[in-house]
Amino acid sequence: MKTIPLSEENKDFFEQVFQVVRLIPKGKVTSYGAIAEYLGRKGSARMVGWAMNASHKQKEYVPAHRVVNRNGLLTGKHHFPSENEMQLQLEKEGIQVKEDQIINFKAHYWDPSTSFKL
DNA sequence: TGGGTGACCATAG
DNA sequence: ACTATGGCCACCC
Repeated sequence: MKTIPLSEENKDFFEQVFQVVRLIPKGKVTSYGAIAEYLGRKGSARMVGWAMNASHKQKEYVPAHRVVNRNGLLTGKHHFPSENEMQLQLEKEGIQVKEDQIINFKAHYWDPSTSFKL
């Protein structure tokens, strides 16, 4: 059980979101809601989505493709540079996607709160 | 200052 | 099974 230090670096919500997203293991995915809840902002899943909107211009790489909605649907695909970028990235990591839906979502789901704690 | 808008989610009927 | 609704709150007019 690792810990994320609450330092100057991740004092704002956005930074915290990016931190968590970077912790998602390769080949795993999580949901907006799970991240929100993990950061103590249950119900603010939309903010996580908003944060992801800004993720591409972060200095450090943010694997935004590993964040999907609670049904395993690739709702954020339209915000990627190209249409199937998200799906491509996921498939590269061994996750199969069909019609914007992750196959066997449950098996690939990773909940931050089961592995990390603030 | 205030209202509209989300890469969302849980609940109710 | 499906739609409607309310909560959430940073951001941008």
